[in-house]
Amino acid sequence: MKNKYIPDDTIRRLPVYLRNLLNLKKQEKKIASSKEICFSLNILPDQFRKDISYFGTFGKRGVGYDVDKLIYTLEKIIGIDKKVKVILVGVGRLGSALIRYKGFSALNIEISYAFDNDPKKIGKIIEGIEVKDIEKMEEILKEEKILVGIICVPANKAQKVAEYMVKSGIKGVLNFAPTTLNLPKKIFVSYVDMASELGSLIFKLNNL
Amino acid sequence: MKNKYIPDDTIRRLPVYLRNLLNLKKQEKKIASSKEICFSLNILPDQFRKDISYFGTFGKRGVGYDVDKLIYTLEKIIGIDKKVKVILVGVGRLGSALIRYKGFSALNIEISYAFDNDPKKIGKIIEGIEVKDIEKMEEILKEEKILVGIICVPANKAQKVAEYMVKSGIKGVLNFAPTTLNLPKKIFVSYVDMASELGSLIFKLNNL
DNA sequence: CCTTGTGAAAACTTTCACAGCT
DNA sequence: AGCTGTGAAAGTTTTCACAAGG
Repeated sequence: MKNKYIPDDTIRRLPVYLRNLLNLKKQEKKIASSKEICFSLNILPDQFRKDISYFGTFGKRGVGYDVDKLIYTLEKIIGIDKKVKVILVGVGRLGSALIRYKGFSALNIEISYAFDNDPKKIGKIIEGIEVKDIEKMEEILKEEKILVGIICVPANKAQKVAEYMVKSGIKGVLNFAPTTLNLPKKIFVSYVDMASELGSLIFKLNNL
Repeated sequence: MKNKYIPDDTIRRLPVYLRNLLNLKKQEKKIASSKEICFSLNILPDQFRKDISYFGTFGKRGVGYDVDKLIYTLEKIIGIDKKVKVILVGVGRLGSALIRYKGFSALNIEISYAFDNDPKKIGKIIEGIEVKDIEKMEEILKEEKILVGIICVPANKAQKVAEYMVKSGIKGVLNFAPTTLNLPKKIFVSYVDMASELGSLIFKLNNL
């Protein structure tokens, strides 16, 4: 089950399953079938069972899945069973909004450091985090091992910031800037491309 | 070429190609090959040619593509050759950041109305847009035909807001709330799920 | 000799369907 | 009887490879 090839779409569904399971737990559900886990997610129960089967067998035939156990299992699989610290660069409007975004903490993810190069922003406290000079990144990451960085700078500065992150020890980048990054291929890069998303939606509206 | 089945991933690449072509145009490039169009995008030229071939033939063999013409073609295909107006609901930190987000205007997309139900926010002007009472949505959309809505409210309110949007005439929804929406299937829904994206990235870091 | 456009092959993902356990 | 786990089939997307045109 480990080292087997895992489809990218499977990976992207894991946090979605987890979020729904946390909801089920809040509703005091102890046992849930694949059908219940997928209810309202627009994912077939078969897909969930296939997805989870890449990692082992966690259900009971004829019964379903233990909600608490599956939550723990998914957190463990994703790697968020303990708090995960990340950094953010670019404390503009979007960056500030992300620092305070509750969706991250629900998945045990915390933005621990925020950086900018604008003297007007450096030193400001946002949601309990002091905005630091971007020049200090490498030094800070030498002290504390953090592997993930979020980029919220304008598109024309994103590549340079990304390279500096990699130089500072970052291994995974979530890029909100509307541009493609070119980094060593051992570095994982994900994109949140809000304008393209909206563009695709408009296309579908017009054509499908 | 029309009515042929078009892969979803093709659709999601169209705005990316367009953005790169706009960059090439800014660099005064008149003709570009598929290789140049894909340079630094991490997309193979073959993929671009296949993608664009769903819509017709726009290049010259042995030469390449006329940059201006291809920009116009892509804008036309996506449906953003004229300004597209959209609405946004939920003027919290993320919603406010989106109202001011430059990435949308680069694709000819404009957030024309912003709504909230919080009396403290209603009436505020953000980037030249007055925040309106959400109750006014249906009335406003009766006057002006707008097809796309952006949801930036908390997860537990997203479904209700989405249903109200559909009732008001919205046909496509971009959902930033970390929850799945259940709407009539003629309605197009896209998701920007920032926390899941970060979760998937952390998974890859730990496992691949 | 360069680059496009496109069938065909390869690769990948989802859905099916059913054996197996409770 | 009910639900999981999983090979096999179906469906989809990407990559290949090459004919055709500048």
